[in-house]
Amino acid sequence: MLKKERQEFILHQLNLHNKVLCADLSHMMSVSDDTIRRDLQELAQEEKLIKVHGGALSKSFHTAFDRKMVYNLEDKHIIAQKTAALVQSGMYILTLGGTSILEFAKSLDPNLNATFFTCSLNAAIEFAHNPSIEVVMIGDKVSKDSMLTTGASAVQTIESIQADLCILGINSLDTQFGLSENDWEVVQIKKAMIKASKKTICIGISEKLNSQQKIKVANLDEIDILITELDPNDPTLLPFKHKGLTIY
Amino acid sequence: MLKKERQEFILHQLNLHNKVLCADLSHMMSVSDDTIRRDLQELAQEEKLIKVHGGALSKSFHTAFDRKMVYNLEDKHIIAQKTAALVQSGMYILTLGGTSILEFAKSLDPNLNATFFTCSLNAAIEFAHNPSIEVVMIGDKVSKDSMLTTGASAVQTIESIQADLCILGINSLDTQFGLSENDWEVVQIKKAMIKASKKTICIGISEKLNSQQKIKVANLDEIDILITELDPNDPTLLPFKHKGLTIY
DNA sequence: TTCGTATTTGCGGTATTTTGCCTAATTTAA
DNA sequence: TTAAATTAGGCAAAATACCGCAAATACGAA
Repeated sequence: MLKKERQEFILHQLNLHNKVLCADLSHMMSVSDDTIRRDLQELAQEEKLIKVHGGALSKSFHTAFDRKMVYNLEDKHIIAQKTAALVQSGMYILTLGGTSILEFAKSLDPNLNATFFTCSLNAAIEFAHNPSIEVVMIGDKVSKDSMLTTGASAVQTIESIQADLCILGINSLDTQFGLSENDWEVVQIKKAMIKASKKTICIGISEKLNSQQKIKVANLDEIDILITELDPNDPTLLPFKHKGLTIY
Repeated sequence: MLKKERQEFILHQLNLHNKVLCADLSHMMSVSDDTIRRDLQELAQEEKLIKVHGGALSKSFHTAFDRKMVYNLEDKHIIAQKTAALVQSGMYILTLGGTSILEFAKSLDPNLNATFFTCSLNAAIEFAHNPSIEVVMIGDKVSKDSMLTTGASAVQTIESIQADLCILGINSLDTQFGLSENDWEVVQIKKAMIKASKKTICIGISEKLNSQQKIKVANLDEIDILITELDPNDPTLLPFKHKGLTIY
């Protein structure tokens, strides 16, 4: 059997079953594991598949996501970097979705051994791209506006977790009214997450500061750290610093 | 034997077998390897075939990969249509991921009032695009290979549901071994889903029929309906029909 | 036919590719 | 943690490809 034939066969199997194992392929085609491994390596370099320990995965699930236009991508990148620096190995972290969070997920060290619990479908997918991160999706009814799972069951699940960190995207943050949000279901989730974590971090671009929405999620004193794209000494952030928040 | 004759013969062999080996040809026509190699080189320059180390491949064979992808997409569209026709308003449906399922999700009537329970992050997002469908994400640890939530908690959640329908993508289906799969965790989920549903539908392209994988998910008698891109009367499906499956 | 020219073919020697095996290092699972 | 599986890198054998050359062959014109 010619090398190219073998490689075509591998790709075909991959399309059929989404996942192939070295051992299976070598057995099917009566060649050594080494040969298969070299084939997979080549195909991976040509970006025809994704090589993983023991075999390979179809690319379809892992690249099908067209990255949408994100506004303020530069700013969100800065935020992501600052936030990523606070995450340590072994941590249990509660989080939701939002573009800042997704950007943060992409910025994480590929060797970070942390466990992320999330209600956001998109965040779960993004975190799962990191090979060493463990992702737990918190289940419940999917809220279509936000692509979050919300409801009593999700809240209950969150209550059963003792996390080190809770990282929330800011919708609106105000020195007086605190963290607020418009969707009642989402508010319940965020409240539960804050309660279940030792520390709460709010991240978001500074535009979202000093604005209010209908429903309060938390008072300022329930939030420990605030991360924006601004320099920590920027005057915009001074009121929040005075209220006791740590600024990064 | 003339050069032209030889080259005709080579192309003929290529049409018959989709591949030729240098060594075989030189032996068959009693000429040196070099001569054959030069022939193949010429024919490759005329784009009549694809030269590879050790021989050559038919051009149609090589392009078959791209074409197959398109064909498969069409096939999956057919499958999606047939499957969508079986879903009725008010139903509770358990399902997972896979490309056929995603295609099915896109084909659903925007006015369909059904509730989908799923362990697949991608499927949840796809179903959620439909305005009138209610989506429940079943939570647990995210398995990165398949982008599915798997584990005891997910199984437990599924057990607490009484669904009308369970729609599973076929990984491998065989008249003897039944429905099989390679990932142990995913098998547990599928088993639970089948048990929790009144009816089980398996969907997938016919290529996946008559193949086996490592772990059995279900015997054929646990499956009610089989949907492929083929006509229900296609002889390929006859053995399954005889085993009592309803074919669409 | 016969000759001269162009093409084709086979061969020897040398690269290059492919493959399997080996060992050490890494990763995974229990 | 240990034990098993998987991987990486080096190596050697076999097969295949490439190069140049000389002999053989085909072909057209005289």
